Amino acid sequence: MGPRITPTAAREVTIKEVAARAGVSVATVSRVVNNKGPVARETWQRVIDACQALRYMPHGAARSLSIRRTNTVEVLLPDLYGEFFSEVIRGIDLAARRRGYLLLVSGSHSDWGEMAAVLQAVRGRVDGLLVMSPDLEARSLRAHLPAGVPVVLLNCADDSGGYSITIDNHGGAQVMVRHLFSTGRKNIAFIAGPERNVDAAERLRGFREAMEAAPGTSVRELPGDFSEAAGYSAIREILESSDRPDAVFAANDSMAIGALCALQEAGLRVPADVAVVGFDDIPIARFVSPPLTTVSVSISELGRRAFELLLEAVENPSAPGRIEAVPTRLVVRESCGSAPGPDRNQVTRLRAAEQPAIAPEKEEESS
Amino acid sequence: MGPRITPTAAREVTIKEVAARAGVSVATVSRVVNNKGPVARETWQRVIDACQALRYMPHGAARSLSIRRTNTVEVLLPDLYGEFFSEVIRGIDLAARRRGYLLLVSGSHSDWGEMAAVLQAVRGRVDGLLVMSPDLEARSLRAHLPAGVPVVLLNCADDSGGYSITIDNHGGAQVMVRHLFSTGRKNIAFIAGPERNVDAAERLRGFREAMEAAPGTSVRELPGDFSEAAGYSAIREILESSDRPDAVFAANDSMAIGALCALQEAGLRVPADVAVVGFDDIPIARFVSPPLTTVSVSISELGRRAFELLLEAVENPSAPGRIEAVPTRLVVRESCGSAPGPDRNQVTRLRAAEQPAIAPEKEEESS
DNA sequence: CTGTTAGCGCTTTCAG
DNA sequence: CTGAAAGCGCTAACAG
Repeated sequence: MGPRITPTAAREVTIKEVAARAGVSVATVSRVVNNKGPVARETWQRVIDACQALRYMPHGAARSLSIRRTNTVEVLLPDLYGEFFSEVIRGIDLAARRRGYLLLVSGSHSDWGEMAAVLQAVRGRVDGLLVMSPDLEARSLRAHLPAGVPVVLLNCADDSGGYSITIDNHGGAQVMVRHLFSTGRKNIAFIAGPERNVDAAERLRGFREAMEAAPGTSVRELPGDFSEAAGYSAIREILESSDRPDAVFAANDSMAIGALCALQEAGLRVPADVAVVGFDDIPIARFVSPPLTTVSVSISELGRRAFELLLEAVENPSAPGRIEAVPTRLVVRESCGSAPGPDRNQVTRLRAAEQPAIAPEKEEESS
Repeated sequence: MGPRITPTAAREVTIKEVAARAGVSVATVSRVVNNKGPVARETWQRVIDACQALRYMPHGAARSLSIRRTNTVEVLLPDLYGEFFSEVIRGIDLAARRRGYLLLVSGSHSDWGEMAAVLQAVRGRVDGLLVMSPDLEARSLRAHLPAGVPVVLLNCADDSGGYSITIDNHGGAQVMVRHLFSTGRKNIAFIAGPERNVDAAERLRGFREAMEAAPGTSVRELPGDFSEAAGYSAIREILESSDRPDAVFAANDSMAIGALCALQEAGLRVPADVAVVGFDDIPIARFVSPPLTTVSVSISELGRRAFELLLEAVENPSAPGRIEAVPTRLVVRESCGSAPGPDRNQVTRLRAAEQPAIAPEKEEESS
């Protein structure tokens, strides 16, 4: 019966109750909670006390409705499966947290209908959209996005000049091929990614161009879908044929790891018999054996930059839009034999990849 | 100047405008949009048309405020890094999507303050909380959670009888040890997880108990933190000492993979010289070489069940709460040598792990 | 069947 | 410096 509040008060406390307890109006409570507007020191203290006593927390939806701002962004990914997406989200989360934003995430499962459903559901819930849709068919994607909501596209085949961010897939693939050349490999098999995927297409293009530029080389292309299983089966197929490549370039690390697995299962030595290289530099790449030579993408950085770009778009809705590319970096580890050349740790764009706020990398690549 | 709507209408269209265009009241529009309440066929059609013409989408915050329901749940994880969390989120997302829920995700970075900040921010934004906080110190966690909001705890050292879900870590570890015995290993090194982590503690406990129960065995425990790097350094330490174990049991797969890497780097053969086994069965476990024997946890299933549990709590706020354990399953692959015994694919609890809605597993473990 | 109206919890002029 | 009141966009009685 004392003034003590029951600790498990099921009902949520509103600004009105705080006002009542502090003996002020709701306007004043609002002022101190958001500390804006002038409030007398003494009143201010009374309000603070009331808030604490009541364990008051502002109601998000109500606040959003009123100020027309949610401090939330939607992250729409094709899938939530695996280290790549995990890293992207982590990068976004890091940046968002710093700016006080919340993240609504969902995997669209590359399904057009599900994607539309999510897009439907988020109006009035988010200030902007981060959409990753590497499907080539998605050229018209922007047309289907809700109008008037800032959007940043990640890894999209973008057309219209909105905000958008991509990976330098083409350059990265070329650098990798040249590196393989420099270690003396000439007969290179490429395990491709999904046919309709932009990143995959660009990597393939980079591979082809670099190969064509070199005389006396031999090319082979296998289909794949970015999964470990695909890398695994690609190798099985290669092993059945007569001519064995001296290097395998997988369009992403997951497939490279699947390839590694199949190769070793078949009793082949990597890199002695055949080199294996990947693309992405997912966290686990340095911990497979042999450690994987790959094109490092700084995936979390991709996420971080995408978020910053979105914020720019949110705060500046009339801006023309901007397209950024995050650079890639060749990372030489053991899976491709040692490189005598000078081209390791080569950056493919002007700017060096900034390190993410948190560097998960405990081991340094051999320099 | 025609009746055509400008396609890039920046301003958002409200229910009022739809009502005006359809020549009805907002109430009627609301009725058809949520299709509840009686509406004449003809009116209904007019409203539908108006909605489409205007590309109307209901405003989430306004709706939530009114119906006191957000159809959103918060997922608070210690971190967003790596395949484990990625899988948990995927499992939750799958279930949430099916029920029409949105997911607010954030990584707390095990930081108490950040966690509180997020918890603050979500009132009025979510219907419930999914909190994973494996830190042992978090016993009192529940006390700090916002009152009156349904919560399901994942992998927590739970005390008070709320809703909560855990992994059968203890049982899984015991089964694994017995399996190692059955392949003739006696001298087993255990790479532990973070000291204050519940899962890690339970796995360690299971390991110890199983070891103590067996005569003539030799135990060794190394510290670790669930990262690949930790597994790697644990092995380096082992290699410096004189007696070499014939098996290494890492408290999770990431460390097992790090261990694999260090072992092979040192020229040791797995499993010929030393067996390596892990815990979790993250997707990549079957694609390292040799493929990793591990305790499979069906991580996405953990997420799925957690979500279902939360829904139960949301729809039934006065329920007493319930604690579930998801079973584990021994998965024998090559990293521990072949097992002659009958105990492969052993389920540690009564119920077999139901398969997740989407089975990412392309390859079957040897039976 | 359909319209009016009173909120949902908070912010923000505008007066005092 | 503080309070009253008008919304924010939508839903839900309650009348008609």
